[in-house]
Amino acid sequence: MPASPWPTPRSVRQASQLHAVLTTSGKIVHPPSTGHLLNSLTNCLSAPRHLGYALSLFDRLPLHSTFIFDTALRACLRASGGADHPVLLFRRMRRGGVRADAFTFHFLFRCCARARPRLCRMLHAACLRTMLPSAGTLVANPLIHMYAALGFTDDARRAFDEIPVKDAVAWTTMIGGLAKMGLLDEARWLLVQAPERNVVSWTSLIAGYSRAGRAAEAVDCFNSMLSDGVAPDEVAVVGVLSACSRLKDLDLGRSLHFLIGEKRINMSDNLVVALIDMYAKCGDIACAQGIFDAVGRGQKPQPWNAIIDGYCKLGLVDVARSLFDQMDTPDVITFNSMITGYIHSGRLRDALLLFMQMRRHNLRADNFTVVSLLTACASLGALPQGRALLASIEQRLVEEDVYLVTALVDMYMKCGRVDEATIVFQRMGERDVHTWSAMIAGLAFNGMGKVALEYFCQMKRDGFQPNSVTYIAVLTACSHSCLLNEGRLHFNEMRSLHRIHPQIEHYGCMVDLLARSGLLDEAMDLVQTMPMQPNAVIWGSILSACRVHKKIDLARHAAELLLKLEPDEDAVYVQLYNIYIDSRKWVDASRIRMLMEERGVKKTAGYSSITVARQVHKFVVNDQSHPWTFEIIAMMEEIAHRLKSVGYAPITSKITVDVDEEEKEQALLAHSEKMTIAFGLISLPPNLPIHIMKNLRVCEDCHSAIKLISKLWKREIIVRDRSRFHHFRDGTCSCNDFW
DNA sequence: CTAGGGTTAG
Repeated sequence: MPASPWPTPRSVRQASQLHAVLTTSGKIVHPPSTGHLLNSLTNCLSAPRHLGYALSLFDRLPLHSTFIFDTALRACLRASGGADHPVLLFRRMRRGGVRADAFTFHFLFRCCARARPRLCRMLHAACLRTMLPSAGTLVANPLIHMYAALGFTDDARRAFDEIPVKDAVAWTTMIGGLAKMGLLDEARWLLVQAPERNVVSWTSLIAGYSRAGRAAEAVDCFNSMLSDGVAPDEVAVVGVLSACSRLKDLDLGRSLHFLIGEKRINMSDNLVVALIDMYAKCGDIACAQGIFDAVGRGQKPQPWNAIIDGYCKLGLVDVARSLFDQMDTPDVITFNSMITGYIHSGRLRDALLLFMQMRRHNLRADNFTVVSLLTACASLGALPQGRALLASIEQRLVEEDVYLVTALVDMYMKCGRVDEATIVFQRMGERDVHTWSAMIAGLAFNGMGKVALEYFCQMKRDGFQPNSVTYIAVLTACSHSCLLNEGRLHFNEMRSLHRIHPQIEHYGCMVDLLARSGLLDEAMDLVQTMPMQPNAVIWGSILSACRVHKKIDLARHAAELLLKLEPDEDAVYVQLYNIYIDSRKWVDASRIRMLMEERGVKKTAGYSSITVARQVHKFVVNDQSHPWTFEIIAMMEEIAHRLKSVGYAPITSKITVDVDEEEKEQALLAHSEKMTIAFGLISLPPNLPIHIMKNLRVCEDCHSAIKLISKLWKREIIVRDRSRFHHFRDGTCSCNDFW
């Protein structure tokens, strides 16, 4: 090609100016000028939005040589505009009889690294048919990359092995592909075999270990690299910093920070982000703030995001918010971090307000936003709002992914919709260990322990390795459904088969299961042999079981320890008080009362709440403050009447106040959960389940009464209290105990 | 003209 008489544009804007000059001077019809324009425009492309312009220039050219096609393909690659245009270009090339060369396939394979597998294989076949020497690194390296990106590591490996003379990039591409797939041992082995170990190979391995949660090995890798004499660069340091923040190793982080100065590594934005993130996650927020103040307050949102997320993770959302308010151009990540921060601090209203504010910044919610909000809906039991979010998936505003669908399963489960959660789960394409765990946990706390265990079996049959979270779900299933033998089996298997060390949560489930089954001695043996100090959950399980199984001495012991851990927890005093009353130890009981008064512990009032038309209604016992009190009382009378007509006798035996039987019945009827359900019955459409929340445990009488209400009114009723999830339907409850 | 990393979610 002859040297162009025109200047070379360095931006899209300059290219379009040259375009205008060419058009007005009539030179646009001159193919070499247009070719020059297309070529230099291609060098300026970095986002899909100008790809159409480049391709329109291509269409204007009368003659399409191999070089021009290759340039158009290069434009597609630079603009990262997907695989559709490249494939069309390739078809036109073949129809026009234009010969493809090595560059053609080089660009095609790179464009198609995220395309459908069938298409990729067809392109590979087309390449083989051209009789080009396809094992040269110019073609083979992108081919390895494409197969590795698809997850077809065997095909990638075959392409790699067929290269007669491999260059450094071939080795690095192969090692990087294996590392990205999580095949870290293979990647490491290849690195050892490679003629040259460069920074790029080491970095992909470091990042691979870090992503796989093997952060210690990532750091080892970094050290091996240094002792191998390979100088770290900015990218390598970013990788090892992220491993460091996972390890929460502040000393290591500081030494890496020092290394950056020592080796004069360029302080890029990414490095600033990684440093701020590392200091924040390692617990030195002051240092993170220092770096941010020194270099992070530029125009770019990334360093702001890192420090804002750091404050959110510490629970200091208001500090995070004040930084947020100082920003000029927050991006989606800023909003997501702030929204998640609010949600984790229970400030759902603030989260929602920010979500609505996103529109004003012309930002669209993405998967992260939707997942966070789904989690909020799950913890609120806000099914209608959760469904509204689902609509955003159906309208293709966000792409379905594993996180999203798992959050959806979790949301349905926490709202008591086991059937809908199951449908979502069955329909989803990709599952991982979190999805299975969410499903098993959901079935467990909806009282379907047996089904949960069936899912656990299927999970293992499908080849998924359960992790410690999965086992918390499995053991919860056993304890909530009193599956003693299964619980023992899985507790043993998690150690022997999967080499997972039980954490306090696992012991908690086992102690609960044994205690509920009346095996309090065995439960206590477990408590004494476990390698950590028992926490309040464990003593709580023991104490509750003592009431049912009438073990006063053990109850006293458990309560004593529990009160050391949580001296202000009124429920403990009440529990022990009730145990003494049950066994007619009046003196001991009154001592507890005195103790509470001495220590100034007040019994927190029980309350229940329900969300109707996006408004939360809260009731305490005998509540008269609601504007609909009149209707509610009428409905409660109706409930009392209907319960009585089917022979229901209120369970008054647990009431220890010295009043007559009728007063006891009256008191029970005025319990907040019954009032809330009465309000739900009159205010919610009949097809909706009644979903209420309670801050304390549901009492025995309410539990039995609600069972009957669900049958008499043919309504699903879901009650979440502080430790159980009760799903009432047609006279039964998913949770057949209430202590 | 090729290869590696990164703040937000279940």
